[in-house]
Amino acid sequence: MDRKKPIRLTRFELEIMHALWEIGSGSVREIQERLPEKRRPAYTTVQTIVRRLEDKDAVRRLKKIGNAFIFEPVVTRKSAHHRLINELLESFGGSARPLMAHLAETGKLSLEDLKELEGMLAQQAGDAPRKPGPNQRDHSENRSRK
Amino acid sequence: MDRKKPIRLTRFELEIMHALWEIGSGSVREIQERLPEKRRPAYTTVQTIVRRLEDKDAVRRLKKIGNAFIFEPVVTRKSAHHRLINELLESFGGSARPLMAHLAETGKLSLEDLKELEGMLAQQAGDAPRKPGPNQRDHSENRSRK
DNA sequence: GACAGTCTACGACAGTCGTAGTAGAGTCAG
DNA sequence: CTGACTCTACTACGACTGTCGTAGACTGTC
Repeated sequence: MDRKKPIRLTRFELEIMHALWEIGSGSVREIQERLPEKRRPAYTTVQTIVRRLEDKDAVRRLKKIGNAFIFEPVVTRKSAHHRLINELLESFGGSARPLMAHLAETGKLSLEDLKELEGMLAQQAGDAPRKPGPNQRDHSENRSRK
Repeated sequence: MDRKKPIRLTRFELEIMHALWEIGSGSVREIQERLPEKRRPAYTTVQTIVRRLEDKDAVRRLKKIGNAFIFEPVVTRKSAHHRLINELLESFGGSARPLMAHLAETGKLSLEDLKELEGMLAQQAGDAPRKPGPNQRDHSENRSRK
């Protein structure tokens, strides 16, 4: 079934997906109208991208209304983000540290954010009785091998 | 002077840069040999990428040894990473939260990491004595704004 | 100085991306 | 039914990417 598809979205495809994730499902027209007014591409451009997204199995036709197709995302926002983040991490050696440091430096990260994260981690440790050894963080890129 | 050049590196170019950052400077041959054995491209492929990096002003010829050029990075690892991260952040609305959440979920982030980050943030707050109200996170305009 | 080996300069090529135009099918108000 | 509109399907195209091959310049060694 459901083969391993390392669906890779380009920047623009991602923008289209964002629009679609936001509205849940919609026609090409609706998608286009959700794009920021500045830099809004021609209708047919959006159409082309949607078609390519279909080819990549990132969206699918849900139904037809009038003579227009209504599309819905197949890929979830979450999984798309995961892929992006993992690629980024790979880019600098799999460690999250430089990334975090950057966020902290540029003020994208507040103390509150950190507190909350800590909460999440603590909870996770509870949920997953996974015997967190003192230096346990290299269980990373296991599966997800394409 | 040094114009605003939003140097954009592709995935593979980035790999070359990583090799170069690691060795500081080196010839095409040396760069190629630093690439992971699996998936190591032909010499001329590396050469082509290096040439393109030159065109983009991401590397430059430092000197010549024998008949080979020695290249060195112009773009720093840090600035390249910053760019990548910023692009990623843009992709999901500029907020670091989803990113953090992902890292926490996938175990890429340890409590220790968080502690350390907190330390950094606290220190920063100290540098900028700005009465941290409960909702204060707009202290972004530190230097390093290009 | 002649050779073998190493590099560089250039060119090529197919695949992907962003961008969009055109032709023709489908739909809806009269 | 018919004309005006809207959509879809298809095609195009130039820039960018990953991948190399070839020709000729350079270098170091007998």
